[in-house]
Amino acid sequence: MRVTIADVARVAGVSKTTASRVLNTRSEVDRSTAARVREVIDRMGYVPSSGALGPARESSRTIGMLVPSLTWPWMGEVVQGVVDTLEAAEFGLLLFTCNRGTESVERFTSQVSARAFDGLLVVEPENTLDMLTALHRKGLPVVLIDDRGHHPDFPYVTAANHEGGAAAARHLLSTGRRRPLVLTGPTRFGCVRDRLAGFRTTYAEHGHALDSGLVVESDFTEADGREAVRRMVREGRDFDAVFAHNDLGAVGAMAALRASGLGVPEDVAVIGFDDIPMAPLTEPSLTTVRQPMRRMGETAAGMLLARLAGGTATAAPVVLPTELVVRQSAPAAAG
Amino acid sequence: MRVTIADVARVAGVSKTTASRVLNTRSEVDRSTAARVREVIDRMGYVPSSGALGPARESSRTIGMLVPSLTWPWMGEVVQGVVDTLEAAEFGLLLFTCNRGTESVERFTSQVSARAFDGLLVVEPENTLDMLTALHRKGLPVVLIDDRGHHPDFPYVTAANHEGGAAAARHLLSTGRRRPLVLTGPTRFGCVRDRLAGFRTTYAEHGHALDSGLVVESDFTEADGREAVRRMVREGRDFDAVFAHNDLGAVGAMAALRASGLGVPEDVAVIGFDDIPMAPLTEPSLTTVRQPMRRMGETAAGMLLARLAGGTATAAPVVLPTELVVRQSAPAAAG
DNA sequence: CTGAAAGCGCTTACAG
DNA sequence: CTGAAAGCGCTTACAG
Repeated sequence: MRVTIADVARVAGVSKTTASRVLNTRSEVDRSTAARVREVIDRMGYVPSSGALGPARESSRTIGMLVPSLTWPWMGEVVQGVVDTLEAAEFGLLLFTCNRGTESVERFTSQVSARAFDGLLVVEPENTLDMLTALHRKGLPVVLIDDRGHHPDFPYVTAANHEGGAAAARHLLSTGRRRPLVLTGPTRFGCVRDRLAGFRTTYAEHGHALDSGLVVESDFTEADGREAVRRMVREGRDFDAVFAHNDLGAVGAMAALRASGLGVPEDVAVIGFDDIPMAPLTEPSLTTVRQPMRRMGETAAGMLLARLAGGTATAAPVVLPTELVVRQSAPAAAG
Repeated sequence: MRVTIADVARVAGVSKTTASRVLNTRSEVDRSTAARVREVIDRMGYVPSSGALGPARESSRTIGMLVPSLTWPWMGEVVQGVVDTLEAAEFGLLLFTCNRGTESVERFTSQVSARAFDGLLVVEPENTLDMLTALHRKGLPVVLIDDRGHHPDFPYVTAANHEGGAAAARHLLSTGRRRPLVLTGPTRFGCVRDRLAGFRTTYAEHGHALDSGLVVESDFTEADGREAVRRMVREGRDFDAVFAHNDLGAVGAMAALRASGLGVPEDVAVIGFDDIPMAPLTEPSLTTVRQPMRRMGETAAGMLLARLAGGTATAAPVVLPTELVVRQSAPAAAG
């Protein structure tokens, strides 16, 4: 039989009220009484039953997190950042992926209403915006990570995508690359549009308008990046660099270039975006724009926690800086 | 104000008892009554309060998962497999990493006792065995994934490590490699000892005892694998293949070989273990022994669920088959 | 098929 | 500083 607060009270010779008070470290308990109760608690190995906290409790001390997939190369870092921050604050993490269509979404929604968690962190899966908006309206605190679609209604943390694109452009320009091929991600994503805008603007400012035939949309997979570059080479397109909107796409691009007999970086320099764990391990190692994934997770968790602690409902968005990491696939200008 | 079962009952003109019964789809309710209650539930948007289920409920319909890190290259697959299985069974997943020493472990333990979850899946972090054993004794159902230390007390699911090692050996032998360098993982892990034993036995069976000077322990990181191979080359060791106990180590080995001017696979064939997402993307692509990580997660979750549903307490271990994936770094014998 | 009542483990006014 | 009592939202014998 599980030991309850009634058992503790009985053994310690106090009322449940008093036992409850020392449990919640209320000040109005006599020192020696408190000590005695605490001793009994330790001895009996008593632990409050979270389930039974029931009505009395306001908070589940748990937050939910909804992500499209756990197998994306950078997702582990984000979730690790979230878990670390939450554990330090003594919050648990309930993890969801909505990968089975409408049914998953409904199930997820009911968990929310059931108050299984106090707030929600989300890397937005496709087609969940309506649901998220509804939940948010109902009063569930929500923080978005990597604002994929530009939703001004939600507090969010994201990376400096525009500046990241600009940094990639400056780097390529500084090494004399005038005709970059841009391998974008799906353009419905806000981050993709920002990366492209930063890149395009910077090239334009230097007097080199982007060749629209050299801007191709891809889907963030390695296979599609490879195929797109292979096609461009076969069509005889003239380009001296590739700016891929994610590292996986850049890896695919490098494979296609290698297969076509083109040297990286001699013939074509390649820059990715993300700095996933494999980026430094490719051959040649990949120059890329680093997103601070773990910090994004930590920051988002921190914002949500602050909100739950009574912070303002509409926190300002946080834009974390990106950083150009120069490696072999697009080295710095010689000398 | 949140709508409670009392509200529903009042509006529907029935007792709380009856409302509760239709909620739990008990058979003893009149069809038309049930329909009316259900209509009210829908209209009012009623959802049971999980917290308030309190005493009455036996299960939290949540399981916990404890992992050492979320950023290991194969962890995403395992957790995804777990989440998929759990969501299909309408269970939630509470995720923990014990990465802050004793304090984390204690916090974790108290969550268990508080019945935040009904069972536990674990990829064993270092120094948690005592805690896990204690929890298990207290009646918490536990299933281990990737039995790292050989703990016969727990049900577990693992990959066929011994056979995987043997398969790697057979493949190298079939391509004429007689002097393999073995880059093991930490030998305190059961999986490492099994992989080595399978490899060693197979070589011995073919009349080629492993050179003990060519078996070196590494720590599963890319950097350490690289350094170990670099050192072996510099010392002038003679080997024509590398069998690394994980893919990251194999990637490091390939980098060291390349840096030493040795060709892969011409001079040295390389085989890894795991088949992480980057394995097919390396240059040359990595031949490896595939562990079915996602299926391991699914299987472990399934075992735990079965146990919770009243299955036997001591399920037999499940050993999932590994599969040799032949790519460029150790190609099949010509012809 | 249905409902009044008791109880789950805990907390919180309220009264001393 | 302490305790008896009420109540949180729900379920489950028990009785009709």
